[in-house]
Amino acid sequence: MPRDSSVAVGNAAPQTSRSVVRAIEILDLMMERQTPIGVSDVIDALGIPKSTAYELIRTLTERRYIERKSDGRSYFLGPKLFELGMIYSAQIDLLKEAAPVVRDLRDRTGETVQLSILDNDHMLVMLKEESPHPIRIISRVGSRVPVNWAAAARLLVSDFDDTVLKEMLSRTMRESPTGLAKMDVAEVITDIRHFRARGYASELNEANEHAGCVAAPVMDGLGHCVAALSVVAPEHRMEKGKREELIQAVVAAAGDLSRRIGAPST
Amino acid sequence: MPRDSSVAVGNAAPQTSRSVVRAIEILDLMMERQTPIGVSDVIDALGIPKSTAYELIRTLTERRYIERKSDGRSYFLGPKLFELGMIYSAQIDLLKEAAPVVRDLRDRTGETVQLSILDNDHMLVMLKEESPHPIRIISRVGSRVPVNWAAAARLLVSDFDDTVLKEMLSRTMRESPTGLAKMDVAEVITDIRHFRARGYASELNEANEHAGCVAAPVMDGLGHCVAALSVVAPEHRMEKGKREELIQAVVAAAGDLSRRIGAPST
DNA sequence: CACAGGGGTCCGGAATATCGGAATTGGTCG
DNA sequence: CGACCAATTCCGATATTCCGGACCCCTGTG
Repeated sequence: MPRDSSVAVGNAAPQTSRSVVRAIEILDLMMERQTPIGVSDVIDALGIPKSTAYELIRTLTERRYIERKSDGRSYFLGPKLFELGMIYSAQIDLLKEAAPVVRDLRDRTGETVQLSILDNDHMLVMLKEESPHPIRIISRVGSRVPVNWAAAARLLVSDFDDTVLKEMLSRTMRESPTGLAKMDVAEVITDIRHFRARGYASELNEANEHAGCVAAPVMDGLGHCVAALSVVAPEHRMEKGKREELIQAVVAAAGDLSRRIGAPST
Repeated sequence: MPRDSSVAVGNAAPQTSRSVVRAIEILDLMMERQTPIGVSDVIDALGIPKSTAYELIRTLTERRYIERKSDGRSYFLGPKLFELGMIYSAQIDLLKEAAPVVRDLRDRTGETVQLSILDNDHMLVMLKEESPHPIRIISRVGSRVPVNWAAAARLLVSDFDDTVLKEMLSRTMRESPTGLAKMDVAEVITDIRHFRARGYASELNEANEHAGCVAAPVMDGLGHCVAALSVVAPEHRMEKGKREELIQAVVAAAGDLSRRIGAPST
């Protein structure tokens, strides 16, 4: 195939290195499965020829991007990825400022606190401090969730205009595990505008049953929302007065963080 | 080149996917530089032809393994690596058990505590809880240090026999930033045997000036050292009685952790 | 306004990574 | 021990990716 010959059908791959894509697909597969996989899994999940699969896996193994598990016949993500991931996160200077703020807010509220950023068209959880209470945690650091699953995510996308949002949402919205997340584009957009205008976002029983969340936007110097702080708590600790307290606390903490990263201190 | 033709010079690459290796080298380069780099940096650091470099970078960018920074002309490690890294670490079930132990030991001692594992032939820091005191931290989570830089690392390699150690050490030992780390293979091996027999490792002023470290091994059911807990503190908080306290605390915590992951509770 | 320089894309020929299948190894079970 | 199945490596032909260089575009500058 001479690059993008003749008929030029609408395929969206102008020039992309095949084996790199396949290597990445192998990592993606491991990410989905969340458990070690064998070479033959790779072969028939991705349709790569046997010998090629072995070659790719060898290359990745040599560089420690994947590692052979002790059973000798399965592979999983390797330590090099952990190293790289940590360097990525260290590079985000927002995180340096945010770490103490997140801890502090956790201590102040006694609830689980998360800091998330926008990664392309999903929300990515970057930091978390857990509540001392024995409650369920909604998500893991490093997890990536669709916009319609989280209140904080609504804030993160609030800088986009309706056209972009419509396209993005219709492409990325998914049913939440509990089936309670909103699935209507217009409705979600209403949320987004409302939350942004109000200065905080909240949600109850949508992402997880019997749990709620309040979130506030972290703004940079230009007024863009670069991150969101959220507090997650079980239903019974989100009632009346308690809820107001939490809202006030996240908003204050997010404002504090915004100022630290250069927002005007209005 | 027909694979490993003719003369068979001693190069150790039997069959390896070129573009994947190059993609990895790009990530490695970013890891070294620790700062966003431009395409031309890549081109002349790695000697890749221009068009190929662009192709690789595009592929990596599309998959979010790297991201274009806001200046539009430089790239750095992307969020996908963070996701993958977090999945890697979540998969290590040792870490699930270790997290509370590390926190607890930090609270009990008031000093910075780290949990490290062996990654091939280096020590990899997997968890850290910082001391509330305003002291310098030696290393970052995700950092990878040679065996001769850390007391904990000596424990991690203590299962290998002398032959293996000699080879590994002579290959991986490096001068520490402060120039105080031991650089003699035999001496380091003596440390390794000594520390293992004694049940804990310690070091003062070697890795960092005016700071010391005590570490204890975490063992699995077969008596192999699978991880090491270490406490890092400034010199003046490592004297006499205080030091004994710390040793007792790490040893106890490491023993606790060992039992949790299935070591006999002797 | 013309020019230089750097970032980025496009293209055809040529080197080479890929593919299918055969060969080899390794482990399991009767 | 020998037969069987799966996992893994080896190999030569060939389809593909890669290379070098021409080209484009933007910006700054003499």
